[in-house]
Amino acid sequence: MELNAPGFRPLYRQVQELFRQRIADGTWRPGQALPAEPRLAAELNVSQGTVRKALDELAAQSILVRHQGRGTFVAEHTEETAMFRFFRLAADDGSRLLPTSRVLSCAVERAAPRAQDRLGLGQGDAVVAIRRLRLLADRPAIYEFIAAPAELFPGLAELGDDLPNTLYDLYQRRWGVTIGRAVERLKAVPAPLAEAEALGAGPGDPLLEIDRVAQDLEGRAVEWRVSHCRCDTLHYESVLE
Amino acid sequence: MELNAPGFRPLYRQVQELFRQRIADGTWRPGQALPAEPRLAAELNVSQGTVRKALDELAAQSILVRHQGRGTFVAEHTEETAMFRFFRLAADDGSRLLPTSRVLSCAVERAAPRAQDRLGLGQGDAVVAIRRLRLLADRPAIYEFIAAPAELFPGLAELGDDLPNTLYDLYQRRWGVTIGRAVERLKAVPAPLAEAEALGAGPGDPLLEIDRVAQDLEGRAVEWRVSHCRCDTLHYESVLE
DNA sequence: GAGTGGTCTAGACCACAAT
DNA sequence: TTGTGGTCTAGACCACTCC
Repeated sequence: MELNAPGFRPLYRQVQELFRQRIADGTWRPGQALPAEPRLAAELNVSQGTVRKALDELAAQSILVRHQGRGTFVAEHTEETAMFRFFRLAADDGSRLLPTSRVLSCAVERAAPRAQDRLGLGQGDAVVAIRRLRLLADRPAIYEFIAAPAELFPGLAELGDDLPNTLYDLYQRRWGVTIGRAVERLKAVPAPLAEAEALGAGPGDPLLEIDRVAQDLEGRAVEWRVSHCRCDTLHYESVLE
Repeated sequence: MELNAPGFRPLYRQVQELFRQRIADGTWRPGQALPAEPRLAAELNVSQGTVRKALDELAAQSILVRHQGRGTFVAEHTEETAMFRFFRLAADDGSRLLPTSRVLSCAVERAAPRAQDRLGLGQGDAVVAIRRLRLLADRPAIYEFIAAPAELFPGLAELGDDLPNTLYDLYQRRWGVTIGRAVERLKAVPAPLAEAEALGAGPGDPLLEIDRVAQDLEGRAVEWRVSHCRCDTLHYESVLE
């Protein structure tokens, strides 16, 4: 690995890119500890400060987690972290409850045009399509439709009722797909029939529609999810800084 | 200033806090250049690296802007920066148009209970209350209600029809109040009568409600804003990372 | 006690902007 | 040419964790 080649990019960025690859290709797995800074520096023939800058930036992006005295680890999804990072719905009193799930359907389908668009798929490609109802404090709150490329997640459709409550940690553990970023588009829409019935709302009642595309660490779209939420006692929280 | 007192906080955090104060109290004004790193380091008897770390973090928070070869500047709100940071509505085709505004009313009022709550005001406190309609591509898209403590913005209510399109840069230039953070709560709601009429929607039609509290650099709530948006061709974009 | 990341320093050289 | 921030290095000491 020639890191000292005339630098068209800063050295610490090249180091960062290398680390990113090692995580993406599974050399360093989620939860695993990285070699210590001095070892990495010696291996790559750069100073410890350069390694440190690369690691610090990856930690800021939640790709790594650093613990003083223990080491640097590849970040691992858990229900809690996924909840904090990717679930922005909260009760109006401010509390953040983890929703429970009831699976309505789970099967392999041909990707609809909109799914093809969101996931960058072709005409004949298949997706695992999941529909489920999510309850907050035992009340139906969210109707969720999920589509993910079947090729990426073999065996996902067969889980059926055994689908766990949170999927991102499953994607990571079972298929090595780590969600690193998600882009959401929100709208207020009249409740479609199926959603209204499942949620116990009237047809046409306002629902919050959340259209999310989730990307892996390399920026590839790996899941499309559309949620319809009752907003009686719920809201979506967004912090702008 | 005793920075070398036995460090209960890291040195660079103390330096950062000092810089933050200098911006908050107007020693360093928006748009103005800071002294160069070596000068700051000499003044505070710390190394340039420590100053650098403090400045880098402030730049990451958009409180400072750094330009190689030119210097470090206190960040200044403009229509463009405010648009990018604090306006998350976009057309469904992805374009980001700056909305125009038509002021409906602008006056000093006694703060309603909800406004008191959001802004941390007392019973008798007054707010400047602004209602305006915002157009995107010449179509009514957003009905906006704004409440800000009258004490903080003397003369704001008198602007009336002369209110500029974007307010955050005005707050900064005229009253030295810099918005550094905003927390938004989104809901889907049925259109209230006034909003429906102004927006050309039916009463009860779904609207996206955005309830925003904006804070200054020290975290004080300085503006409360409730927007109701038509979502036919619009959506709210949120990026989770 | 040994090993980890966190902080702080000092100094060199580079890229860029202004003059 | 001068001054700015950006990068890179080398080494010291501290705080924390684990054995």
